[in-house]
Amino acid sequence: MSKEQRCEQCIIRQFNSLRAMSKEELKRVSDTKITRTIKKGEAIFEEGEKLNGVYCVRSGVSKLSKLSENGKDQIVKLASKGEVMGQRSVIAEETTNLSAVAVDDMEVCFIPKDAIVGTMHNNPNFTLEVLRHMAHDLKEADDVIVNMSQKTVKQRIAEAFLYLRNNFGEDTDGYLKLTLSREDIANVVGTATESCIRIISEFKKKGFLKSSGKKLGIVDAKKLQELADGF
Amino acid sequence: MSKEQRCEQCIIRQFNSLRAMSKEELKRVSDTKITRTIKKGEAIFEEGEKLNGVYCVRSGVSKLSKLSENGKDQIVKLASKGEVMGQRSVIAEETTNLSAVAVDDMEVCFIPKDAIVGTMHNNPNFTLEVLRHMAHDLKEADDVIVNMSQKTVKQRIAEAFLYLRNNFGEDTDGYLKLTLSREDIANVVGTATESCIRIISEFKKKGFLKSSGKKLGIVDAKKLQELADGF
DNA sequence: TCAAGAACCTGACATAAATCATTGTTTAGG
DNA sequence: CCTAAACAATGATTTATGTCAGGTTCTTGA
Repeated sequence: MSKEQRCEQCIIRQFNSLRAMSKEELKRVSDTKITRTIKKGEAIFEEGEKLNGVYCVRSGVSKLSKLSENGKDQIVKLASKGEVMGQRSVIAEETTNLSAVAVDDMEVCFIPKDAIVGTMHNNPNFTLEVLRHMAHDLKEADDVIVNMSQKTVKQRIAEAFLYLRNNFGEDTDGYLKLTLSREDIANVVGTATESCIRIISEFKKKGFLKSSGKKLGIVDAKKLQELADGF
Repeated sequence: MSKEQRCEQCIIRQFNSLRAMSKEELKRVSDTKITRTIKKGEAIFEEGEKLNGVYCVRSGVSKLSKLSENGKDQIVKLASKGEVMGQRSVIAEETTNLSAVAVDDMEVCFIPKDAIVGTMHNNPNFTLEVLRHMAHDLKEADDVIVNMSQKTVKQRIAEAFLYLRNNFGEDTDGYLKLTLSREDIANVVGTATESCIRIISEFKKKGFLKSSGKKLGIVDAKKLQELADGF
C-alpha cells in the first residue's frame, strides 16, 4: 500500500464534487477512505455488484464497460485522475450497471457510502455539485448515442483518437499518453477488432496516424477532424 | 389556455422530483409556472436554445432528439406524463443539447428556473431527488449505447416495440397507445426509414405485429423478446 | 533464452443495412 | 369530395462492416 494521504491535502479532489464538502465532512471521508493499488488489467468492480461506496481515481485510467449478450464489451467511459466511479449506483441504490477495469496501473481511494450519503442529505452544495457532474455525463452519453447510430466506424475511430488526445494528452514526441489495445479501441467505438485494426492501418498509410511500438500518435489532426465530421 | 391548476393539487408531480419540495417552495413554483398547450408536431424547444426553466409534461408525449451532421434526427428519449424536460440544461447552465417536439397534442407546465434553482441550494432532499432521476436516465443512456453498438437493427426494432408497450401501454384491442410514424421509430432505433418499414412489414408477415390504420400492436411479445435477446 | 500466449495484421467472403427509385395508400385542407 | 402532400411499401443495387481463417510479430514468465 502506498503512502497514505489525507483528503484535505489531496489536490485531486479539486477536480470533483468533493471540493464542495465542508471541513468536517471531508474529515469523515478521510478517516474512512481506503487507498488501493490496482494493477493493469485488474477489475475494481464488476457489473451487477452492489457497491458499498465510490472510487475516486488518484492516478491511472480505468475503463467502464458493459457486457452485451453477444459477449462483447462496450466501453462507455474512460475515467482518469479526479473522476469518481460508482456514484450512479450508490445514488440510485442499485447494483452497478458497469464494470471498471484498470487500463493502467492505478491508485484509487475507496470511500464508503456512509461517508457520502449523509453529506448528500445535509449539504445541498455538495449534492448540487454531484448533480452537475452527472448532468455533464448524461450530455456526453447523449452525444455517444448519436455518434453510434449516425456515424460510420471510420468516423468514430477518427473521433476516438481526437478524444484520446484531448483528454489524456500526448508526450513530447507526439504520441498519445494513453495507450489502448486495438481491442479496447474497438470496444470504445463499438466495432469488431479486425475492422478497427484495418482502419488504423489505413490511417497510418494515409499519414493521419503514426506508431512506434505499442504507441500511437496523431499526425494530421485536421484531416481526422474533417473525417469525423463527414468532410 | 386550459383550466389552470395549482401545483399543490396536481397529481402529476407525484411522479417527479417536485414531490420533494416543501409547501412554500411548491407555492413559489405554482405562482410562476405557465401552462401551455402544444399541438402535435410543434416544438417546445430547439437544440442550442438557452432554457430559462424546465417543462413538466402534464399530458401527451414529446420526443427529445438531437440532429446529427448528416441531417438525421436521433431520438434519445420519449418523455410523457410527469417527466421533466430541460433540467439537464438548467442544472449545467448550458444551452440544451436536445430538441423537444410534441408527438401528440400536449399540455406542459413551464417552470422558470428561478423557482427551482433556489430550492436546489436549500433543500437537499429535492436536489437528491433530481439526482436520483438523473442517475436513472444515465443508466438508461448507457443501455442505449450498448444496444446501438451491439445489436442489429432488427433486434433494436423488436426492443423498441416492447419498450413502447411497457412504457405507454396498449388499448383494449391490443394496439399500442402511442402511435409513432415509421420515421420516428427509425429515429429511435437509429436506422433508415426504409429499413424500418421493411422490418415492420416482415414482423407483420411473421405474425409478431399487427396493424390497423396507423395503429400498430404487438401480437407475439415472446417472439419479439427472444429476437431482441438474440434468440 | 525459449516457448507459449497475446496482440496485431491481412485476405476472402458473407451479409446487414443504406441508398436510390418507383409506386401505392392514407390524410387533411380548400 | 377531391387533390396535394405526407406517409408507407417494395424492388434493385451498392456499400460498409462483420466473420472466419491464416498469418506475423511482440511480450512474458518459467
